[in-house]
Amino acid sequence: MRPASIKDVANHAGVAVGTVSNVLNYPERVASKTLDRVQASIAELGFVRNDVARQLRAGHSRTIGLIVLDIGNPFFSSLARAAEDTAAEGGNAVVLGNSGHDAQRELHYIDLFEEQRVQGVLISPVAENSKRLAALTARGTKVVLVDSPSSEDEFSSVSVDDVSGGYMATKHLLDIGRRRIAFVAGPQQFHQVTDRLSGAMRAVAEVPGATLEVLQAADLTVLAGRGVGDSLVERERSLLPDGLFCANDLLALGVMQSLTMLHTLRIPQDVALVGYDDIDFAASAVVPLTSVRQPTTLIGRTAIELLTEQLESPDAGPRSVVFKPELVVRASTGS
Amino acid sequence: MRPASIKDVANHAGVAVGTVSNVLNYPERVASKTLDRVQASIAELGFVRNDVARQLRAGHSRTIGLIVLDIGNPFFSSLARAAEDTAAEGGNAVVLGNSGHDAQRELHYIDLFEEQRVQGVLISPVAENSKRLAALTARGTKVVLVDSPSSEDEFSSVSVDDVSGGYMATKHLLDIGRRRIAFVAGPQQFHQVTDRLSGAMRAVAEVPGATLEVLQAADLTVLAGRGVGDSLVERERSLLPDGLFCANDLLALGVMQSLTMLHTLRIPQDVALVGYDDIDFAASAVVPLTSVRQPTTLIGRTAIELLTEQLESPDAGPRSVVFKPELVVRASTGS
DNA sequence: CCTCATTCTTGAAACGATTCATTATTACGA
DNA sequence: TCGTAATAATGAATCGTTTCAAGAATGAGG
Repeated sequence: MRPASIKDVANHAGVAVGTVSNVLNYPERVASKTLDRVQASIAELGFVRNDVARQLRAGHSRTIGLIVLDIGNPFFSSLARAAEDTAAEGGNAVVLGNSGHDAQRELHYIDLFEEQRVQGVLISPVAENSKRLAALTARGTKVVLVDSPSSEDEFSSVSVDDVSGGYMATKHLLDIGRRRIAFVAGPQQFHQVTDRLSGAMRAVAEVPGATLEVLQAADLTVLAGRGVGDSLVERERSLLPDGLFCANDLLALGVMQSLTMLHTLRIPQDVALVGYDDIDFAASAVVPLTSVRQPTTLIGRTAIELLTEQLESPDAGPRSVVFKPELVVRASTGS
Repeated sequence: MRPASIKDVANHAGVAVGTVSNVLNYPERVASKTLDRVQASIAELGFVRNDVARQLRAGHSRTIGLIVLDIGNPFFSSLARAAEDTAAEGGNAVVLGNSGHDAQRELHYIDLFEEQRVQGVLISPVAENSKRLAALTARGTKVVLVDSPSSEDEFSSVSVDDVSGGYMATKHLLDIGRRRIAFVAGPQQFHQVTDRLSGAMRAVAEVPGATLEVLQAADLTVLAGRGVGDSLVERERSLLPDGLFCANDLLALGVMQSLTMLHTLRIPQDVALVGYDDIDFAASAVVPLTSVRQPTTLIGRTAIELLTEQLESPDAGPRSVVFKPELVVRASTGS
């Protein structure tokens, strides 16, 4: 059966549709006797306001789109939760899209969100696709880049200084005496990967005699990390790095899984290990993992706030917030 | 600037609105010359179809609501991803709501989704709130319970046999010779907790001399698990359980974190540990965790399929799918 | 009982798309 | 050239709200 409309309620209560609308939106304008009667009708008919029609009339929705690279990564699920909580405070809902690092799917979600006329889009972009995003903003949908700086300050953005994070992680390895450093990289098109790498390079350059090797992982996942670990175990001992910095915690946990499973290399004695993100599970790993912590909750909250800011004062230019990461030392670097 | 509407396109191309609509929906009905002209106008004006208006006319949306208990829990994020992927195959989008085990927030999302006229709602309910959900279905919004059986077969549901999972986990502890079993429970109102407990009780009852103690955790999180672990460490040795079954992996990892941090109790020698869910991180824990695996991807996919089923044949009754869990043995029970 | 001010209520217009009965155009054979 | 059939294009009606100018009802004061 078709759900009850405002018209049905009006008929049932013997008033005009405008009155029912007032009951819903401006109850103080309605005489209390009428109010009661209309509310009784609403209850009796089980009327639920059709938000689609409301949105059409209002010209905008109460939803915000969020596109993340990998919702299975605790970094993003934590971020998503924070964004959702913050949005809920303002009466908005968050629609989640998972691009899975796939530019095609990312585009698909951007299209979808634009058709749905979301208030704005928070996006952790696969690769900077400014043209599509610029078109979005040009048509009135606000955009905030998350975990990704805006190259030309074209959009508002919330990010963490990955270069400095990479520097901190590598400096720490050097500080505890490691000299043969290896960086476990994910695909090079991820700026998170290249930024962290360039931080690592800077740290290594400061210490004479230190070397940096780059190991390529196919992906930023536990599984890909295990692959890298397996290949390390097969190496001749003298060719092994003694300090390993992984582009994220999932990779680090994978590497750790592989090294400890085969019991040939000890962490941190043979290889010291540093991850990135400090996900909850880093602390309870086989060997508790030293990691670079990112303020996920703060990132999510700030992203929504920047969006709200843009909605409230559309003329203000884009604003970028950059957080500093923080090194958390644990047993994997021999605390 | 107001985004271009179908009317603007029609004016620009010198055709009627109906023709533009045909270009969008039935291009084969339009003469190729007109088609080109309209498409050129669409491109030039940057027209993007307003899905809100389309939905209003169509009477239904292309979105599905998903309400989970805790998106930070990998069990749910994995489930969400599977649901999203499956929905995308059918051209639908998933809107995510995180209730955080809060009945109030759950209700809020149900209301929101009903107002948005989602096609259906997948929900992992905080506590069975059948009345509200029944009202939903009565008004045409389909409901599928996820990770929760429907008590009266009132709704379609996808669940995993938690009683049998609890039995398997506990039986395994008994099989390796443990007799003083403890179950680390979360809040008792979660049926997942009570079902797993009753499975544990059944297993213990089968073995003469075995005992079962219930330890209460405040929450199903790593942090709460750590609290339980801390209190265990303080106990007199003779009063300690030798087999610990935790209501989920997060709790188990928390307990593990606490026990191994203080180095007073060894896993599995002093205490064997079993978790539940087999999240990705269970395998890479301090001591790789024995756990009961749930087929998250399958659950998510099936939930969407059950929903689709209901949408396509509205008269068919609700259908319930129950999956069997699977024990994955690792070092925490001394493989 | 009338007037005027105040408080409520009304109902048509608008939001932007889709639908479909109607009308216009084209193509073709006679 | 005309008639007919097939193909295209039209535009009003519709979906369920909100808005707002205008009208109706009420109440106070004289």
